[in-house]
This record gives sequence, structure tokens and C-alpha cells, in this order.
Amino acid sequence: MAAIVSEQLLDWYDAHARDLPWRARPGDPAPDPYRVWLSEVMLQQTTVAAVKPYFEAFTSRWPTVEDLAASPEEDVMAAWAGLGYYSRARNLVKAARAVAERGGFPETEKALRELPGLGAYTAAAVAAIAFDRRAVVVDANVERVVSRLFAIREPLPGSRKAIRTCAEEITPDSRAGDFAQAMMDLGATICTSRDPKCLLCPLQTACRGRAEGDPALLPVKAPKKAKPVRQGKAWWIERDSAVWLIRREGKGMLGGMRALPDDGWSAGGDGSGAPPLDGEWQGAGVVRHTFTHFALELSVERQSTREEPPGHGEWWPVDQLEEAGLPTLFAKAARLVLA
DNA sequence: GACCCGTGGAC
DNA sequence: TGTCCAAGGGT
Repeated sequence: MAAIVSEQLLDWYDAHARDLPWRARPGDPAPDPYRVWLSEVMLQQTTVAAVKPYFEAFTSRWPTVEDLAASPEEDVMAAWAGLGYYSRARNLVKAARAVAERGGFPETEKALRELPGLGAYTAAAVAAIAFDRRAVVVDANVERVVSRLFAIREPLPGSRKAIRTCAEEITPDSRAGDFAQAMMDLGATICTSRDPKCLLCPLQTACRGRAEGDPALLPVKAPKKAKPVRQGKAWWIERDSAVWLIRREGKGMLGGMRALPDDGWSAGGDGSGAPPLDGEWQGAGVVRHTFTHFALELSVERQSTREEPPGHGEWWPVDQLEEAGLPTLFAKAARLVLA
């Protein structure tokens, strides 16, 4: 059964592979590990459509991992703005510098796993796709496809071990990279979360979930928790057509990103923090923004001044705010003020 | 294992 | 409109 599955899937992939910017075309030399790695990191929890323009921008600006390694971190952070999960950008720079230092990407799953930002999935994916190593690549697509193919009814995340065992079983010894990408293409276009296209599926005759009648109900997932709503304040301080931006510290929420000064809402603040300047503040409105595990109502207040706010920051020309690389929350706040 | 960490699109 | 979700990793 395992050999049949991988064979049918690879045949399907040869005919129906998606044409994606980070994939080698037929006739291309071996895939570029830099582009494979960069795309895999960008694609973590992020849709193909969202990644495409960022991938083009990054590879144009930094064509090699050495170029990226030589770039100031804040430039990379600004280029990542809007893509989310900013620890990826922080780790991207660290990993690029480690790779440049050692003279190239490691080629084994185990060694790749040592690089910051490469977990079990990404290390396996890069090993398989860039270096043609046999590796068991398990992402959300594979979890869905395998759950249905083997009719695994135990809910996630408890079923992960069983899923991995089954994925291991059907991973071929050769073309592991194509197999991994085939599983992802199948999951993205045929074995979709909602309304799977079973009639078009190359694995329909092997699929136990389909045989048992309810593939769309798999995988079963644990119920989600409700998101609390937090309140916060942010301050727009303007002087000579420039706005005061700070850079958020550490590894926490939006860490490393440029931002408006705020009252500490991300640390659990309740919106009662003191403003960074005295004087008359003018309400500019409220931004609503939903993060992974809470929603935020951010009140934006503005003031024009001739003073210098305390602490570290920079005056950023308002007509060049696009280049500051504000994360979406603060880009929304800026839009509100400038509307 | 649980929780933290963004965002925009589909329905 | 709210909900779900997408090529996860770090702690």
C-alpha cells in the first residue's frame, strides 16, 4: 500500500505541481538551498499568496544568504513587516549569519535543526527539498492528508505520533523532496480543509477516510479557547512633519519592530499607562486588531510638540512612513491618524 | 503539552 | 461579522 501511495502521488505531482517562485523548474540545476530555506520560513503558518511578494522582495534585495547575513537586522525586520510572527525574521538573520560563517547550509536534517527558526518541520523540508535527503516532512497539510488517508479519528494534537508513523510509512526512499511538496500541493488544492475534491484525488482508492464516508470531518481538532479583549493606548507624537517611533525590545510581541510608543498593553497592561509627554492629547480614534490569542482595542491619541520625548526613538518623516516597516497594528493606527 | 507569537483571506 | 485557518518554532 505504501509504495502504491507514493507512486501515485508522485505521478500526480509530475502532472499537476504548482508553479511557485521558490521551486526549481524542470531543467533547472539543483534547487538553491537559500531560496528553499527562505521560502519555508516565510511559509510557516502563512499562505502562499501572502508569501509571494515578500519572497520576491527578499530575493531581489538579498540574492544570497551572504547578502542577507551582511544586512543590519532592523532592515530585515522592516522588510518583514506585515508578514507576522516576527521571531521568524529575528531568527532568519541569526541563521543567515551562522550559515555564512560556516560557509554554506548544512545538508542533514539533524544539522539543519540546529539553526534558529528551523524546527522539526522546516529542517526536514529543507533536507528533503534542497538536498534530496529522505526526511519525514509533517506539516498541517500532511496531518490532514494522512489523517484522512488512514482514517485517524483521535483528535489533534494527540494524534501527532500516529500521524508521524503513518507519514513515515508512505515516505519513499527517493524523491523525498518531491513527495513532500506533492503532499502539500495535494493538501492545498485537493485534500482541502473544507470541501475536499475527492473525485480528483490520486489517492481516492487508497483513502480509508473516503471509504468510511466522512473524510471532510478529519482531522478532528480540540475546541479552541475564546479570545479575551484587551484595551491599550498608543501615542502619535508629531514634530515638523515627523512622527516619533520607537523600536520594540526583546523577543515578545512585535519584538524588534518599529512602533508607536504605547502603554504596555502587550505586557497585559489595561490601557492606564501614563503618556510619554505632558500637554494636550487629542483622541484620534480606536484601532481594533486581533492577534493569535487576544483581541486589542487600541486608543490612539495625538499631540504636536517641539519637545523630545524621553527614551530611545527616532523622528520618522510622515511622508515616508511606508519605509519604516510598521507591523499591521501600528500601520492601522497611522492610517487612522493620517486619514 | 500548553501557551505565546501576526496576518489576511475564505466562508 | 465572526470563525477558521495557513508549508510552525520557541519556551
